Amino acid sequence: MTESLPRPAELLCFSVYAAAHAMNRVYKPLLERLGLTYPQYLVMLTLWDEDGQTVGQVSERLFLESSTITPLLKRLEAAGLVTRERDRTDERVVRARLTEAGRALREKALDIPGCILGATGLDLPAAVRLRDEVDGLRKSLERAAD
Amino acid sequence: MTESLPRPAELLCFSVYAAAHAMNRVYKPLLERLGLTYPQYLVMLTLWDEDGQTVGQVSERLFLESSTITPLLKRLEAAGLVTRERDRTDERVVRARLTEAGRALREKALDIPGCILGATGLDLPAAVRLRDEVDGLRKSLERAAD
DNA sequence: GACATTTATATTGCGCGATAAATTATCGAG
DNA sequence: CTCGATAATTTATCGCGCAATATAAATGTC
Repeated sequence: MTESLPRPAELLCFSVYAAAHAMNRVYKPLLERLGLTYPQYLVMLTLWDEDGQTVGQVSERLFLESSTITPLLKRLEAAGLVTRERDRTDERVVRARLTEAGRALREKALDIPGCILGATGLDLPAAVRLRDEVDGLRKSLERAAD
Repeated sequence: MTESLPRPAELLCFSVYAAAHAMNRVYKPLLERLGLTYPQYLVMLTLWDEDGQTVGQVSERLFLESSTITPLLKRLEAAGLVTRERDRTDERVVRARLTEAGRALREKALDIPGCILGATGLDLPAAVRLRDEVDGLRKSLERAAD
């Protein structure tokens, strides 16, 4: 007998994978005006929330390895949006700071969350609820990955 | 006054983005045994479901551009899992067919969906419900992206 | 029927993201 | 001071994803 395997469309993992792409496609034209990619936008949001964070803090907040964040920050540095310098009191640590241009860019980003919410077709409470549910999924997966 | 921007963790888009990564990390060790990446696994699932599909059909099912699928299929061809040949009756079209090794690999993949479901911490009905919800999100986003 | 235009399909060219593994450098405990 | 732990970078890989492009078929035009 032949045991069955699901089609991609039947899988939860695939719906998440496909939704992430769809999200990216909605973001793309919005972020192009800022000269940012989506991961770069996430880094900027992180720094707009709290400037001067270390590489480790940024990677922790975004659930990515520091070896992913370093090149991201370098591109943002090359774009003139952040600077990277070693912490004086602990020379192991590198802190990312917004430049004037980096702070200024914030204004141009203010309307993006509203645009995205509109694109989701959800009202705010529904979006928050779904976010928390997907976040719970991530937490379970992270526990399982260890 | 300073208008506010959310932290990444507050955003639905970020929960989806992070969940996709977490999913990938759970899949990775399982798929390594098959010598596949996650997108390659999706292509194989598609062909296991229906062999001999065209590049266009595969891309449509996975919501990706054909320019993403072509190199994916080439890698699977290089791995000896599929063949690619032009349709005789319509020379624009390329069809992907499983090799014997490609069909055989299916057996080794049978237990993966169960492993993943386990890692989600959800029971089947809950997983299906969440899948449909995330799928609805994707649909809304696709409508908005046009 | 021949030629041009539009439509459908797939491939090429390019850059970014993501990670693992190895390296460098610094800190803190004893 | 030494050694283990911590932090970030470098290295090395490489796959993905798409825009732009090329090719083939279908359709329209005279």
